[in-house]
Amino acid sequence: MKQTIVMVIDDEEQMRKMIRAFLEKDGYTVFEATNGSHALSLLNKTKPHLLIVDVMMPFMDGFTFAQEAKLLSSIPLIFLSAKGEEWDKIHGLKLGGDDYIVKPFMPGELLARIESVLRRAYANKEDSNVLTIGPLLIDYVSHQVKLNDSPLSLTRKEFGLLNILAKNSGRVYSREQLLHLVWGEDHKSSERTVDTHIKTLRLKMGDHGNLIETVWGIGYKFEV
Amino acid sequence: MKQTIVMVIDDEEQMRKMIRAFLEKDGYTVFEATNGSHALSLLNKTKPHLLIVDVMMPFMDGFTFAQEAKLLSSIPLIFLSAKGEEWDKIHGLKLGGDDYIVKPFMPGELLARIESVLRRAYANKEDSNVLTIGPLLIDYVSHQVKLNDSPLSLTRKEFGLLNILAKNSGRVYSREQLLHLVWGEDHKSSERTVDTHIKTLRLKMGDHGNLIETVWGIGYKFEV
DNA sequence: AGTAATTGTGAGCTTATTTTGAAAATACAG
DNA sequence: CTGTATTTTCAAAATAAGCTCACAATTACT
Repeated sequence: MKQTIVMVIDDEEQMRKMIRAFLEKDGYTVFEATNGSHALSLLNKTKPHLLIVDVMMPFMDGFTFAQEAKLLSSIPLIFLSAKGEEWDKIHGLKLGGDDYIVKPFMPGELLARIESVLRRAYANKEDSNVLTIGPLLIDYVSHQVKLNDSPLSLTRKEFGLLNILAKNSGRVYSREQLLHLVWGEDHKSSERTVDTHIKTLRLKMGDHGNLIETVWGIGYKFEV
Repeated sequence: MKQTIVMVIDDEEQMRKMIRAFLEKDGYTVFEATNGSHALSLLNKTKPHLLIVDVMMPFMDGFTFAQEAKLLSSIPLIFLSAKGEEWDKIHGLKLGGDDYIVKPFMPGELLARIESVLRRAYANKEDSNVLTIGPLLIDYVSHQVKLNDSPLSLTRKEFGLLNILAKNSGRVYSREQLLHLVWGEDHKSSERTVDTHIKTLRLKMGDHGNLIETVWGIGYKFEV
């Protein structure tokens, strides 16, 4: 996830600020709302990926807000409450809350639950097994490589080689290192073999073959 | 969901019995396992919709089990633990647990969390009795497969193989993984066996046999 | 138990990939 | 510019992986 947007809805300023601090330290973008109706009106503008809602709020309580919000969107939602009573937990989860945190909580718990909820909610949309770098896209799950959306058909060694180089783009690897990493500890192949695979890789990458650069006297590197 | 199956994995008999009692009263079907490896071997046979796993167990702890289980399936999982420490929570949620309950808990909380997790996990899936992908239709209830509306008569292993591949279309599986998933943990068959079944599958699928692709050096995948 | 259907195996065959070595091309240093 | 070191290229040879098939073993059905 590039830039995850979280909306915090709580009437207590101190709590909002605290959560904002935790989240921003971890790279999230945070919007605040002081009450439910304010939050509802912001939904469309800010398009958050996650809502964190205090249960106890004046005017519109967290549960009512959750009901409304679920009608408008399918944004995942975490309840926040000082009341640890069981009834609230059940009520919250049944209304479509995706998780429930009892105040006071530790920063780590908040972050872990946020991650967990986001992972679940965006599980199918998010390609967590994909590496994109420049025009290149490497999908480990389907074992496919795409260059500007057109698929490249690579053999195993080619795939491994490109993978190492692209994953650590900018870093130079000697042929020996590449043999070690792609072929294995006990490789017995000559360094010429690497050259040949680099050649076919460049060939298959066509115009973009120059993404793999030769570092004279040292080895190869991937550079965007 | 017709009949929801829950597998409870805990070494303490008392805890298992208690959870079983709660759940059965609410209409769930419950299987028990006393340890992680036992549970893993039961997964294929019992096909639970949800796993409830104690973190502290002899031989294979809950986290290790969760890791293994997530490789084999996407069954949602709730951790159960007496240890309320933050580290455990984070660890559990990061390993793909869908929720976390601290013992002792109240029956109502357990049920609410179970419902919540199940609702999330099976929210987007349709009736979940039928899988359609490309020209293929797999009906789990009648154990029937149709290709462009004309029925395919598949044997059990063929069905299992096609099912895994189609359900996770795009994903490459090694022969070993397929043996593991379709034949079971304790398979003793050679990898050639997979080849043979793939062959007959392709044969039966006629023109669409190429839906199952060979990924050279890796295994097979289903690709539309 | 007897029969049919399904599943498993291994060996030969086919095909794709990998390796190699030597010649040609290129880069660098002085 | 020249000589040397390094890289690139190529096609043939070696290797590895996949496919097929006939038949053996197992399982399911009556």
